[in-house]
Amino acid sequence: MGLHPHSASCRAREILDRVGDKWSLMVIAMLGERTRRFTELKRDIDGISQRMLTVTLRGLERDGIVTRTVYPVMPPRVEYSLTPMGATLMEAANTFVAWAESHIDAIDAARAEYDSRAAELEALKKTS
Amino acid sequence: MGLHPHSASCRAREILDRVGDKWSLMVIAMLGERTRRFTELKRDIDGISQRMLTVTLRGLERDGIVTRTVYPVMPPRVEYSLTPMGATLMEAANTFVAWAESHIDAIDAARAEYDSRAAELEALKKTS
DNA sequence: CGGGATCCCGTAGGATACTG
DNA sequence: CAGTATCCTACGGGATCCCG
Repeated sequence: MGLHPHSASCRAREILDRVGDKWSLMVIAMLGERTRRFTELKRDIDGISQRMLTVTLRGLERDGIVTRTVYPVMPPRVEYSLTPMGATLMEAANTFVAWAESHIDAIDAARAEYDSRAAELEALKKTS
Repeated sequence: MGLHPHSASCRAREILDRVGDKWSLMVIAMLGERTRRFTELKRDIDGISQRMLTVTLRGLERDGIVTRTVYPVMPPRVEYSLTPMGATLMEAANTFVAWAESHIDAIDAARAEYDSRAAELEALKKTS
């Protein structure tokens, strides 16, 4: 199985759409360490808004990746954690993150070279 | 290494932003099979526009994931293929795709249960 | 054939205010 | 504390036309 064109895109894309958005992986990473409360996540995930944290958590909960536990007290206390499936997703994501970390330098280099080459071509156009 | 919150998101997110968009993985999958020409990709990737194919290929080329080879003939002939780094990226992506394929049923089930439960709660509100 | 240049729209997602 | 409800904008991405 794997990334052959017609299975890869069709269903796997849905999953990528869920987990590949701006915040999901970050939330999963935080919950991979330990169970956390809403405000705790909001504080520790730099730049996320209440709205997006809620939306992200709801989506992950709906897909069975995180659990939401409400304690009926005042003030409210809600805890989030990874499901077993969520934990396996995190491991799968780790493979990708590892790839990214070990190739980030090569990518930066490729970008720099591409950009300088593009700038060169731009300079040539003015000469002609 | 891996998906711990503060290394994972910061740089790995950039990579995810490149490869997690609507078309990149699909293009990589196609080029993973073999070298292809622009029009060939456009024909085989269902629903992609010229513009997005161009934009996607440029981005992947810039990051050193695909190579672009121009043959100076009329009519023009341009071939795209994966770089060695692109090939390793495809393998890393395969891990994720494999996860998605083996959990898609569980996710569908989780969604169905979540939705029916939500509908139930909705019904209760009308009673009260 | 393989694009570049424009125009245009839907939506992801930020800011802010309110609530049980 | 843990959300929900609105409003609003930036931008991803489609459609279309043109060009070497």
